[in-house]
Amino acid sequence: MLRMSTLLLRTLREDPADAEVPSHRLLVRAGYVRRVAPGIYSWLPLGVRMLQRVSAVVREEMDAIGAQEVLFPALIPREPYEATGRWTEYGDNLFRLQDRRGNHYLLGPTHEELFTLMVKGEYSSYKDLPVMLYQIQTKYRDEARARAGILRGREFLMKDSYSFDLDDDGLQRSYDLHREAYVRIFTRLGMDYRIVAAVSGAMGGSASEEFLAPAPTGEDSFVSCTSCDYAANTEAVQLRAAQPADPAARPPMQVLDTPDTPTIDTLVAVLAALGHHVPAKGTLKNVVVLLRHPDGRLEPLVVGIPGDREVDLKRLEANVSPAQVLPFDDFERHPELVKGYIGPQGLDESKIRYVVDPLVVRGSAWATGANEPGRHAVNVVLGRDFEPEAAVPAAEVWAGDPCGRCGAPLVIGRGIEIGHIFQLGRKYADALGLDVLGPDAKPVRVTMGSYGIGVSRAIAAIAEQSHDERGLAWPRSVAPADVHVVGIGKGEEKPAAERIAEALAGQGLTVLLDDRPKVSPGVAFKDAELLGIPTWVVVGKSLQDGEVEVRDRRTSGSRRVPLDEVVRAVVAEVRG
RNA sequence: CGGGGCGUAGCGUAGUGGCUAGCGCGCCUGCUUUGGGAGCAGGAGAUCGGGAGUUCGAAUCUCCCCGCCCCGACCA
Repeated sequence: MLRMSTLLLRTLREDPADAEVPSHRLLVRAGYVRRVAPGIYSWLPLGVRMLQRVSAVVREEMDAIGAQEVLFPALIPREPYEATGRWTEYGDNLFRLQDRRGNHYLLGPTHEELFTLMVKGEYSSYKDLPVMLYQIQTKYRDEARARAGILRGREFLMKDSYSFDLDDDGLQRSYDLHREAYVRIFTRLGMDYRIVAAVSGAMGGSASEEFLAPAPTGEDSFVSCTSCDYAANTEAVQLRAAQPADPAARPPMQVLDTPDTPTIDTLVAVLAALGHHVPAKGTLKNVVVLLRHPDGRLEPLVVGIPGDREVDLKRLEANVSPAQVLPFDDFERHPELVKGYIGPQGLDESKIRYVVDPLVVRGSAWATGANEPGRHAVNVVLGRDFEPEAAVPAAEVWAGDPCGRCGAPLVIGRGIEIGHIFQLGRKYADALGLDVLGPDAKPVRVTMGSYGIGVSRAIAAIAEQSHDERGLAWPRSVAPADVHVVGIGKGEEKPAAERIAEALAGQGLTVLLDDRPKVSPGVAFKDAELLGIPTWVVVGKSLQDGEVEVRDRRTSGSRRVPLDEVVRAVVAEVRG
């Protein structure tokens, strides 16, 4: 039983000034967490109970698919991360430190390396596989901008697991097991969530899906189809593109004088005046960005997209990963890039790389820059007048764009990434030499999957989805207590509340009892609503009729129950 | 990295050169009150983010630093 008279809990009447999003505001106000430093939070007793309850659900479901729990240090020497290249690849997001002897360490952002090395160290036979390992552990990422309280912190609690298999079929089985376990976990946590296709990254190239909790405060945007069940992170969306055409069937390319047309709008107007009625979406906009490769090398990249769209930098970056995308403004050092008049034709003769968004298809004709100031070209045809190096999704995605699978309009929503499952393949096994001996006594390179759930973030995501203007309203499976008992009055009410609380605790329920002396009814009610325990029992003036009230936090419904039936009624409700 | 806003008690805030830095919440003591953030009385709690400067006098003006919050990062 949790007694509010002694519980380390102080609720705030007013919103903290630095909190913007609902989960941050309410978790602080209701006394679940306190900020220690940017992106770093302490958890008070009620918050800790929630971490434990969410962790317990995760553990049960991970154990149920045969995964084994281990625990690695958060403080890790540099060498394994050096071996996989992530010491540099992770960039500034890695917390690095040195010991007194000057040796380099990091605080683990994820633990692929150590899991791989553990399997390598302990196992050496195909008979040992498959194996799935997981841990629930504090992770560290030096976020450029920690924000939104618990949603994006620099320290957070995460379940990460890894599967080790002999072949692709085995990996697929491990992946599917995790996917099913995640479905059970998020369902049990009472969350609204979507499974969306994610970007697999440049090198892995295998399957990856994210579990997103729809919420207006989410940082990820995703599309879902209004007709079929396709859903994808915006970064990973495949749109239905136009049919390729025969490049030779187009009218010849023509270069026109188009002075003072630095933007798409001005270009469309000037072309119309010249008799070429090209809509904005028929122009080809060529955006220059700067790629920073993991080895630090910088390289300009030109991306062609339809002129009515903007470049979605996050989407582009996800599709050129592990390179980073930076703004490009060094036109002086690249005279071949004529600012405002860049065209793809002839660009391939310079050493500058050119790619297009998949919306730009073979045989399509475009109005675009002519690579000289004040001039544009029309009927510039892909496959005849220029040849991009690759198609890289980079254009922003719009609501109503056609689904890549069925062509129906897509809708766009925002969500919080609460889980990610990923077929890693052999990247880490290659880097760290993870082999087992096969039945033929020859070494077999192991293939891996990695799977994450943000435990602390899940609590914030649930708060985003489960609150109202009065406070939090937790699902039963994660609430810090099963029932909140309040006694109102100066007669028999409080002793009666105490007895009911004892009886409920005796039935195995976790009871939060408001036994604070001298709290007014208003305070007790406001706090109960703020804290968000799903069921509460009010022992008040109806006690003289031998009844108490049982209330539901979510529906605000209330019913009177005879004193001698309270325990049974509440137990039924909680277990129901 | 760029732009904007901000830093005064545990929380929310007032105070633009002049008396002992004010108020609300919370906290402590006493009395009253007990179905929707109670009332009265008395109290504790602040190096005004830090440093330097200007001034007879600085929370207030100047400079530097630190920190926080929000937005942005490409327009070809």
